[in-house]
Amino acid sequence: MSTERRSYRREPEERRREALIAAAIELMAEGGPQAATVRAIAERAGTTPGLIRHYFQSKDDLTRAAYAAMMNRMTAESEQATREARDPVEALAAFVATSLRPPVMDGERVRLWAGFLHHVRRDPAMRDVHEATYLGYRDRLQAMIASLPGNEAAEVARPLAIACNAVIDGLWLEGGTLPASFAEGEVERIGLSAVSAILGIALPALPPMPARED
Amino acid sequence: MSTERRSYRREPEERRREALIAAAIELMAEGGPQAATVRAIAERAGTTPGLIRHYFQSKDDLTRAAYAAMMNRMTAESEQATREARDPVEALAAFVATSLRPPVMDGERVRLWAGFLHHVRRDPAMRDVHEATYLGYRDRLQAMIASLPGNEAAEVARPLAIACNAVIDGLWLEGGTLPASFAEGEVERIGLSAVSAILGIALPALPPMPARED
DNA sequence: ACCCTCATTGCACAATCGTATAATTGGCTG
DNA sequence: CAGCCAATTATACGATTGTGCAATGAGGGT
Repeated sequence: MSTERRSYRREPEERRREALIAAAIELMAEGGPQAATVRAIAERAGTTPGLIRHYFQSKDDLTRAAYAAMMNRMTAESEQATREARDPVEALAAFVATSLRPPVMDGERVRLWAGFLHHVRRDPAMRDVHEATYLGYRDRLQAMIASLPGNEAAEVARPLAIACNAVIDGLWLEGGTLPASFAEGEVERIGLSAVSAILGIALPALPPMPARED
Repeated sequence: MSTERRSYRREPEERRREALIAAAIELMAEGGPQAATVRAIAERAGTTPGLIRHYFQSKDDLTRAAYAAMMNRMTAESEQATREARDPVEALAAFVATSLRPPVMDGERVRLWAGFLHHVRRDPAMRDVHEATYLGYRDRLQAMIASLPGNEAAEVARPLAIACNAVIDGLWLEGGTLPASFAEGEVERIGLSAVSAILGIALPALPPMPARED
């Protein structure tokens, strides 16, 4: 007579936490902060709302964890891009190119990042993650630039790194939110030539690239 | 015995609409989309929630109007910046400089803009406003660039305009969200030199600038 | 000076939010 | 195989959300 309880599997804590975090990120990317409700997150993760409070002290706590996970993933992806390169110029080109093509340059990612902005402002822990991630990006960019002849001094490398980072971020933003306004590979090409102009060096053309016939 | 009704003034329709739109923008800038509830908006505008539905068919309708108002204001501000300039190089410098200092470069503005991103995705009308505004910015930038010697062809001016626009947007984003990471006037200086490098021309130093002692 | 109209208020409503907590049941332990 | 503990479900609760609608009074037209 009474509705029967749904069956379930016990999962290790880490796996559950990751599943809930992944669900929260997905929903936030698709529909913004308002779409990432505890019920929607639980359903997406294949569980029930109550479980969220078992693994996270509050929804804000889950939001914090989701933000940190997103930032860590983005950092890891861009690090991997430069890992295969041998000389700094090649690393620079790979860094720029991978930042300006999918899956990094993507509308859902831009909106996901944007959706966190107001949380970041309020939560000190999230603000620290934000600042550390941005400065981490910039410092790695600055290190690559400083290894080029004539740019050794920090007073020279710093503004160049800020400028190059801005080019990447700006193109990432526009290419992600308005993909129809650019031709295939155009954003990436413009990014490479802009960085070349700012640094006064020649950058090798895009290393790999999925094919596409015209 | 019963609580007495609050007194009120009748206002012309346009003034009421503007007041409600301004209140919605303020709240959205301060606390994100979740802070801009109908009750909070009404209170900020000095009225009551019911009145919102008298001037706007729904809250989404008010959100649409607020987005259009914000974009129009930003467009108008940047247009005014280039109006005083005589030659195109000076106009370009003014365009870059005003975009990278207050009140345009401001954390609340960046967060306000970011807060609209998910609404823009869903609402076709807002998407059109977004695209038209971005392309408007870019086209005016491209027109200024095309008036420089050697950049007359659109195939040359277009990628340069996209790159310069990206520099401005990226610096606007970073300078707005992490103001403590930059020295006074640094963002503006970097923007001008980056655009100079991309276009291969010399840009005049920042026209005016509020003083500040070290 | 009165009246009529509509801008404005006040309130009620269903839906949905995050949260708290009791009831169950999966799965390791002895 | 029995039993216990904690991972998980289910349900309830108060607060808040956008919205619908009737009552009201401000202020211009006559």
